[in-house]
Amino acid sequence: MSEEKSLNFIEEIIEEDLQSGKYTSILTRFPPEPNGYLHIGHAKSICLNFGLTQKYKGATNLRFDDTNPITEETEYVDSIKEDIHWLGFSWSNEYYSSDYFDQLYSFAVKLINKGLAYVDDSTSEKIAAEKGTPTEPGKENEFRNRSIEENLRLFREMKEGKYKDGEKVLRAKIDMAHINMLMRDPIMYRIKHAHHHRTGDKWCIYPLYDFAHGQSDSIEHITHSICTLEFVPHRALYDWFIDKLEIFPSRQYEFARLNMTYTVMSKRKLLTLVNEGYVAGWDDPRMPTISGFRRKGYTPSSIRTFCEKIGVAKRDNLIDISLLEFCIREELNQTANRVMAVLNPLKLIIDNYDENKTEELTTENLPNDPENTRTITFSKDLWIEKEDFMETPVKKWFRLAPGQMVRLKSAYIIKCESFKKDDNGEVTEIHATYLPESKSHHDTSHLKVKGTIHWLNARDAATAEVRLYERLFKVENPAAEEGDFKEYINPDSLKVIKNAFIEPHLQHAETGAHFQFIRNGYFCIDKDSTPGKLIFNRTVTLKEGFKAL
RNA sequence: UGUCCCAUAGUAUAAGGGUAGUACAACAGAUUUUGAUUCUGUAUGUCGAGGUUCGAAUCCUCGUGGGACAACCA
Repeated sequence: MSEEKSLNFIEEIIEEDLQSGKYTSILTRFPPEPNGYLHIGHAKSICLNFGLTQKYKGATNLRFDDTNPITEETEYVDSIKEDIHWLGFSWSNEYYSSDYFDQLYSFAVKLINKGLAYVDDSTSEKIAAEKGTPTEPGKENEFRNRSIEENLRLFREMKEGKYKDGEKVLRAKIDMAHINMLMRDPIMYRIKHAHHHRTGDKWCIYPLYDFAHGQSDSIEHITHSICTLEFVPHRALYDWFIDKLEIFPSRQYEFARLNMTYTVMSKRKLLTLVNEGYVAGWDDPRMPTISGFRRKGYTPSSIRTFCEKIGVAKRDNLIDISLLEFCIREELNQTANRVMAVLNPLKLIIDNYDENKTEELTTENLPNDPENTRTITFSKDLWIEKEDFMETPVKKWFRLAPGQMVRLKSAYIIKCESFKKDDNGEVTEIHATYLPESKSHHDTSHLKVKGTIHWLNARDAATAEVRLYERLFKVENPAAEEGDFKEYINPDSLKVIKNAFIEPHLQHAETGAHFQFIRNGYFCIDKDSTPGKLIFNRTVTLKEGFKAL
């Protein structure tokens, strides 16, 4: 309690409600529509809704907003539940808006009886035309003043399947001239002869969002119904239905959704990326989906930390993806075992090392824990990274170059004596000599070298496929660019290295395990791995402090 | 053109009438058997104009800028 942490505006509202005695505990809900996979923006909402009821006394329901049978599927329901659990949250109740279809139907009848709803036979085009524009009022039509009895009969017949899709709708009778277009007799029910993933063929009329969401909140006695800014204009309607129905007064509060640089967040666009094959699926590590980040190697806590750091407010935002990257690096730096992997191999031969000798060396798994070690092997034939040799070094080059010395991590200091090139001028082989007295932990050479590079014993290194991911888009904010967002997709967002070299013991590591490939970044084992073929995904690069070019 | 929402370093987010702070990013230096980590430091900000006040990022007015709203989507 000593540390005063500032509250976001929703926490302030909740503390007021608790202090005033309006509520003694709070109830929130996370209300996804099961028509796609959850993304990092949903993670923000999940952390907010569940975080609030962890912080204050309360509970959070998971409610699937499944009022549109056309787009919703069970596959999505399952993935959503998995993602929420993975993030580390548990819901008190699992509900579906479709659980309330009977009750919603009787709510509608109640409004008809109060003279506050009517059946409209108009086409959708006519209804749209009569709605007016933001600056011009709408027009009332001939169906608006049907008798209560007729409305009751017609609505019942709609439910009974007497009419075809689009033939009739049920509308709230509010005010066709209202300044808020959503209040111009909004549609409550439409006819859809479609199979619903939960209610099957029981219904052929389905409520729209505005006549389902607030009512569902109210039925569950949600105290704080938190949603994103685009629903601000809906709040008037939300309150109107609650008022006229005389039901529990849930209240809606709106915050700004998350946007992140170099990606898109709209479900429609993410679906396009999946359907048109720009990525391999919803859980492709390039996707900003929760399952994508999971597969890429992000941890639940890193995502929660991120959501904590970005804050909650009402202004539109575009969060720098480097903040997310910071969160995962910060965690993995503490927890991921260091190993050596050579992604772009170059042969290194130690000319003065015994041809028949294989030496065992000790190296640490975590830099801050010198006791925690493993054994690696060293021989005359090694692999190093192509990038660690430069024939004509640039200024401040600390790595290998003709005549230059470096330390091989946890092994010896070596000096580059010569190198070979092929016909294309590609360097193919480096020859070096080592200093026996410079062995790590037993160094009596008193030599100081600027650079340390990683390496692998070519005689026992294993191979693996390594997938390097870059940002999915070339521009910071694809959604704000002109034209089709697909034009801004980064064509080099995935680079596959088929035959990288890794330490042999990694072959026994488990799917999902996290490692730092020293000087290369953080990697995890992809689920596509098979016993004979390991696949690593790059979670994130290391922070790059030196740019050679 | 109407209504609503919003405006603080590059990006986010605090300060709720009394010292403009924090994080990420950037840059510089130190340390380093990862050019990582760690440490130290630097630069950059209250959209504008009026008003209220001893005092305004904060309250008021008017501008300006950005966003949302005319789906039988959510």
